[in-house]
Amino acid sequence: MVTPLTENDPTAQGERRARQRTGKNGRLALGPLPELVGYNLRKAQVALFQNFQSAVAPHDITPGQFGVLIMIKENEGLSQSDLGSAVGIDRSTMVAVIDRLESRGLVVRAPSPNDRRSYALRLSPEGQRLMEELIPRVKAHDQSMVKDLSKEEQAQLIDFLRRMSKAG
Amino acid sequence: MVTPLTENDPTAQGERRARQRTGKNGRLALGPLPELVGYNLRKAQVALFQNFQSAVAPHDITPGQFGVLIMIKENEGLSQSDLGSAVGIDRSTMVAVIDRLESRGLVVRAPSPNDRRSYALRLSPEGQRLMEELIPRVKAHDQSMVKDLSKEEQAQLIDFLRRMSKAG
DNA sequence: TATTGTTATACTCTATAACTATA
DNA sequence: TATAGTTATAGAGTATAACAATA
Repeated sequence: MVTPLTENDPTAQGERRARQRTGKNGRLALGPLPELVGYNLRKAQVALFQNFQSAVAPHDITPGQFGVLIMIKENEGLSQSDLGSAVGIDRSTMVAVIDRLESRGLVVRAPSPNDRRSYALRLSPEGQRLMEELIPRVKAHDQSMVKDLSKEEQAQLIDFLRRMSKAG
Repeated sequence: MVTPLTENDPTAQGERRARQRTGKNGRLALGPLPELVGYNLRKAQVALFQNFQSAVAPHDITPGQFGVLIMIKENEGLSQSDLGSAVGIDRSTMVAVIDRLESRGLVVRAPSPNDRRSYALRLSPEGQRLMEELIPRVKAHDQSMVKDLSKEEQAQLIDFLRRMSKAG
């Protein structure tokens, strides 16, 4: 990804342009954005996403895929539709998501014992091994994102975020 | 209603899972996800995104487009490349973003006075009118997302998120 | 009739590589 | 040589509508 919002432009041209607009520090004006919770939420998530990628390298797993794998691990035998409802995506979208994980050998589409329309999803042995390696790494990554916050502040942050989700 | 998947699973694991899921609504087990900052961040952002959409309806503007429009408004005459760097997307991606906003009559690609390779972006009169209507709405929407937090907690939340972005 | 997985289709967001005009 | 905008291309993610098999 490209440089984020408040990065300096080190070129002479960039400095000239920036000076014309901001008069001083070579950054673009952001208007009301920095005061918005949504803007800061977005920036934190971009930072988290990038850090996640390097934390789970070289496994090429996204946070979304990790969530899907966790749900399958924790709810072995669930159907694609139920999984989709749980993670908030349509069942038609889930098809390609599982296609990818299955073609990588991480997830198995087993026949459902009581409903011949649906699959019983489960992790393959390789998927299980991967998750055993990934879960501690993801936890460590998550901690590293809030390493500058005290334990109390970390708990507060999660509490605030949960209250936001409810308020939505 | 879906049949509980672990209904006849005799193992301790299965029973634990079933108990976690067998509330009134059949919720699935989430494993370590609820303790992760990243998971709660993601959920808060999904809630915010949906609320944003209804807050700016019927204008069909996304948070990302709003950010681009703010940057153009606050830094009139900037180029597509500088804008891309500012919001963190590649200049090739920015082409279609501006195409859309231009075709909707919100943004103008004016010739740059000192560099014939680049455009000087600015809001059209219609874009200016839209932003005058949108900015108060977006601020109100943003406030509504944290309405259950005290002013002090809101300030703490933004502070925590900023410290996370730096830590990335 | 309703649901599950699927396909067809479409749109957004994202990137890299290569092209052109210009610097 | 380097940069700005563009195009071609690719892939992920998202959705709706319709279909066959099954409930």
